[in-house]
Amino acid sequence: MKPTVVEEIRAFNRFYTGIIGLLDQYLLKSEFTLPEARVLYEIYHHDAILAGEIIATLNMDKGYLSRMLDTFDQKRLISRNRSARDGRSVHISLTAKGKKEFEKLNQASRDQMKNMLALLPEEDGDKLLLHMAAIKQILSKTQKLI
Amino acid sequence: MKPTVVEEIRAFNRFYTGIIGLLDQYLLKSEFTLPEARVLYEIYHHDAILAGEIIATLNMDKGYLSRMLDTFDQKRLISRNRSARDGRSVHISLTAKGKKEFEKLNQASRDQMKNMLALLPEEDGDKLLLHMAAIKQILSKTQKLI
DNA sequence: CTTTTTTAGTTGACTTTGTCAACTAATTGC
DNA sequence: GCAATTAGTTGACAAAGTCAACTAAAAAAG
Repeated sequence: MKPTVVEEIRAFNRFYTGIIGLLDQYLLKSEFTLPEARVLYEIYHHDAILAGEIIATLNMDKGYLSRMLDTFDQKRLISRNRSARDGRSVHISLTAKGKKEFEKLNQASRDQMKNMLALLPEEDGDKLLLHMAAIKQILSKTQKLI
Repeated sequence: MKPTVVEEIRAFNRFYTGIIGLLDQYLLKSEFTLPEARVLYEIYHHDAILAGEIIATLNMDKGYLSRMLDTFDQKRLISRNRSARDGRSVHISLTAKGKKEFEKLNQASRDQMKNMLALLPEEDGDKLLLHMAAIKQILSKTQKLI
């Protein structure tokens, strides 16, 4: 692989780290921290998800998650249920309150992105989409192998 | 802007957050933490950079940076010099030792990327490059406006 | 079976990362 | 020359992440 390719991809990573940082920064004036938001996202989209699945998906420390779930529990955002099939595992679901709060957060994030995209000509959005899809497709092949 | 565009871009952000996380994770078994590496990068590429420039570029708290520079100083990785033109500002440079250590870190990061790309067919690297350049170009327009 | 080993999650102790506000010293604007 | 601003430092603290020891359950080995 040509050195330029390596360098350019690293440059893109730095650039995109900045973009994501900006987006996160403004979003997370909310009542949730960034990792909290990511965990809520996973639970919302996979009802009765196992703690271990969140850990694997988000590459997260299990102790850290366990404590985060405690605080969600205290706030009545989630319910935890021992698996009937495997008494070591815990299924996690959002309560009605948890769903509502996540949806609020999610909408704020969506609005933010919409505002950002509104600064661009319409066709740029579509272009972004295509380029991102292509990158995602290529990198998916490597992801498990890094 | 179509809702799909918004959702897809957010999906890409989640995906790419994961990629960057993986890369960082394996790289930073080094002696530097991630923000330290980013700061060293800036100093390496902009000799005699001002603290304020690093703060602006990396969107970083000045207190946090100030302390980080202290530890670099203790390790003799950088030198700090008051600006002659503005006695409040400090110019930061890498010492020979600092350059050497950064280069080591940089090479490790480069190697990691090379290994990752080696998993892909040659043409995928070039494709990635093009898509990334396009995204960078489009998003650069918005960056200051988020 | 029942003993060992592995696995899922919890808990404790700690480090790193990041934030905020008060402060010092220098500079700029009036 | 004085008030307001600015660059960076310091103190105090909160958020994020790591690591290892531990508990309880399940799976594997005998």
